[in-house]
Amino acid sequence: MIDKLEFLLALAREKHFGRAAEACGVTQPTLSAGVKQIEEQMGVLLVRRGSRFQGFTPEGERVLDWARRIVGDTRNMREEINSLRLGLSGRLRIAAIPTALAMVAALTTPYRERHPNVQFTILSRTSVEILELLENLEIDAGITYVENEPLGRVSMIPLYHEHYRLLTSADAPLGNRDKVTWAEVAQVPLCLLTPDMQNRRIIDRLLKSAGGDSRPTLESDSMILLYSHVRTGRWASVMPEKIAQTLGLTDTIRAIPIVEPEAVQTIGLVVPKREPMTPTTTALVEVARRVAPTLTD
Amino acid sequence: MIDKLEFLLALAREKHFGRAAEACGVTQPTLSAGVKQIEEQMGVLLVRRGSRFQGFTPEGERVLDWARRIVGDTRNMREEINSLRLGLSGRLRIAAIPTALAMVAALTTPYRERHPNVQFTILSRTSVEILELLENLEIDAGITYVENEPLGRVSMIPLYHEHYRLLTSADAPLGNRDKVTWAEVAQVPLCLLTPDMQNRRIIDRLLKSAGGDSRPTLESDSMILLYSHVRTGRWASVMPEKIAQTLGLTDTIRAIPIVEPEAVQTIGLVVPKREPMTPTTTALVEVARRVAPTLTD
DNA sequence: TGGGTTGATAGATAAAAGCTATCAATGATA
DNA sequence: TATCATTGATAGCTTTTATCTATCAACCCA
Repeated sequence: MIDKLEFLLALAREKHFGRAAEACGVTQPTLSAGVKQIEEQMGVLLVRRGSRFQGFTPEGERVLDWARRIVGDTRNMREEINSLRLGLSGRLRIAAIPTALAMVAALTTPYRERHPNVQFTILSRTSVEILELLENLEIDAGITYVENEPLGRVSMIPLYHEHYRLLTSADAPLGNRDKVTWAEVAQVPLCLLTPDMQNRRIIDRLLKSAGGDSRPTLESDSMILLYSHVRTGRWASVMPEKIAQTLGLTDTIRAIPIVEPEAVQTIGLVVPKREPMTPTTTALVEVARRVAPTLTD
Repeated sequence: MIDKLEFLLALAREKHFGRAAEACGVTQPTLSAGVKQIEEQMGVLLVRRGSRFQGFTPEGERVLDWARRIVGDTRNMREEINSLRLGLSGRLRIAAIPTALAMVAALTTPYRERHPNVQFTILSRTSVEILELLENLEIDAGITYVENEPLGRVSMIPLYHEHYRLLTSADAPLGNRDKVTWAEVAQVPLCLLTPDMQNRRIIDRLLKSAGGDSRPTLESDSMILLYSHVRTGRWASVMPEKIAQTLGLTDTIRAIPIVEPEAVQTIGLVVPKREPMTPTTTALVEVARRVAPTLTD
């Protein structure tokens, strides 16, 4: 029964019988039969079909909601019992927005000191994707903007604030300044994240409200790529302070505070709101609460 | 998998492999194999055995806790989907303390007007048993004293207050009074509920604090039996006002308020604290909230 | 020590779940 | 409009799992 519910979850993720089957490690007919069996047990069609997957019926959506809960609880049970036997172990799956990637180590390092047998998988995702992954039980926790409304299904632990800096060569225009305004930044050709990233949308908004418009010369979904361009001395970017520090500032590359307005975004840990949480997630929340005061400025 | 978890729940209820198997509608070897299979999947012994059932290991207790949640959610899912198809239907299982039995009709009657396809099973149980039945998913709701600490796992909706009355023949001693004290009641031979009932323990406490002691001439777990004795005119009893009214007062039988102190107990509806509740339970809570103001005095 | 109780084990059988191969329906493309 | 690719359903077969009956070993109590 629980396996069949997992079929349903995979189908919701993949929106495709064949790929969902592959994700579950079974063949397509097996998955089809499993879905049909749940439908028979419930006495209602759950999936709208028509020679291809067309989404779920209203009843299907409700079943999906329950399935997420039931499957999630089953996994949590397994993990809790394993932890009782072996101490904290297993794999903690975390997704973070790119600008927060550098801060993840502030959580994983103290975590690992306490619980050396836990392994990590850390993904770089957009804030929207992170919430989806949490919903679909594909990650245990996310690190993202806490202003993204909590949806009621997740708990948020604030971690630190993003302060924006103009990253630029010292001998470029503005390169010798102690601080710059958003209006000034809007005049410079920039390397920024792609528009699907919330960070980019925040910066766009700030540039626009300062009277400029956002036409970055270069877009990427990788902070490394942006930074490597800045390092050439020929490009500039806008980045949160922390990640700029982590990537390292040289004599020639400066991170200049941007004011008017002094924009701040809060970044936090996001975990599914479900009691009880898995032991590994509980431990992560503990670490987050412990280190958060040391990160805030 | 879920079936196996049901085996475990049955075993926790029955504390006996054979009876648990019977309750699940399978043979004893099947249940034994099912339990063993979960133990293998978890990699831990869950049941302490030794030629007979000896309880659960600590890991077993944790698995039981999860199993209750998972099995409960699965049933709730089924019921919710059924309700979407057929409107509100199914069976609502309620257990009430004996002194509240007469008040159940105040819930079931308006409920049935709105949702005529829901059937009821109503059990008379002690307050302790009601909480156990709720834990074990054997009832959907209870009606009991709300002072019984909520345990965090249940929600309580206050319904009405129990006021105590001396039920006695008009020509018996005290029979002509407008009110009596607990100290006076303590002098009269009484028919009371058995000591496993909280109502009895409450009355015992009141009698004792008034300086009397509680040596009822007759004990029973049935309010009908108590009342039928009072009706003979030769016995007296202490009952909540509402049930006395329901059983009917004749010219010869009076219900006399008992004062010093004027004791009041709050009775309420108790449902599992789990979101979302089943549609039938949700409807019951709605009815309870609606009728409660009309019951309170 | 013997009878009754309890849960485990063995062996047989029935039920299910899964796979491969194939088909029908749909949609896109030339 | 004819052709081809995609997608999910279906059929038939095999393997695996679940369950039953019958029996056994351990234990308890008298």
